[in-house]
Amino acid sequence: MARAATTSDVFNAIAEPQRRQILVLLRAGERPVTELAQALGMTQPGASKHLRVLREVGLVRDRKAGKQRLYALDARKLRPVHEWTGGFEQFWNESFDRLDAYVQDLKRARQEKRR
Amino acid sequence: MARAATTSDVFNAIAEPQRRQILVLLRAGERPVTELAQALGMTQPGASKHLRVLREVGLVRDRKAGKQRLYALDARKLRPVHEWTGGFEQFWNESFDRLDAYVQDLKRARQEKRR
DNA sequence: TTGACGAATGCCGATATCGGCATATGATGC
DNA sequence: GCATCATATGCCGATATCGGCATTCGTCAA
Repeated sequence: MARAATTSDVFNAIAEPQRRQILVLLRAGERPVTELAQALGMTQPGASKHLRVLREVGLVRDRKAGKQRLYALDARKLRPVHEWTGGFEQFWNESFDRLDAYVQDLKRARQEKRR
Repeated sequence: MARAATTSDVFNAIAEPQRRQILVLLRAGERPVTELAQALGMTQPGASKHLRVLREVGLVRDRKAGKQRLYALDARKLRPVHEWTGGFEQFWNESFDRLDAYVQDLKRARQEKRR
């Protein structure tokens, strides 16, 4: 098996720097493909492909507007990522991290002896 | 060019479900490789490889302890991810999202006319 | 219908990924 | 030294990725 498919996995979808850039741009509102491509210095097919990935994981929506197709941000799927990383917030302070690890090690050593 | 290297990129490092699991396990404190491998139902070489990636991006530290090598969480590099996703917090409420897009579209239409 | 424009798709090449297996490296104790 | 346990590394195969290019599809206007 190789790497998990980027589709249907938000973590993978935002692993690509260009795709993150697209999401950032879309915070300012709907944008057509060409405008995104130009803003990020990439080709139109390139932008379309990244947008497809983002659409398939539900991070963007698209709607037809005449000849154009406007892409809009749908950030709800970003929330789980925010919450997952938030679960590590208490470990960001390194000294606390070290302390916690130390405490846990004591606990484990005690359990080991008990068996 | 192919996908950006997972090394030196935290977003890519946590794109792998098994690596995320490892980080979760390490919240409880230091663990040797074998214990992680067993807990996640993967082979020892498999665990070692994932740990290498996590070490190279700075998400875990290791220290020798006799025959064992204990891996510990270093969650500081997770903070940028948390903050990046947090930048989309105001868009999680979908109705607000739609409203904002609408407002931005009006702005753009006005600017377009002005040129 | 034809032409022009915007966007999506298909194919390709180079490369990276992940898992599995065997093997090497490292540290400990006898 | 030698055996043993813990871990790392190397090689492989199957597959997915990303960028580029050409092409197709879709919509609008004359």
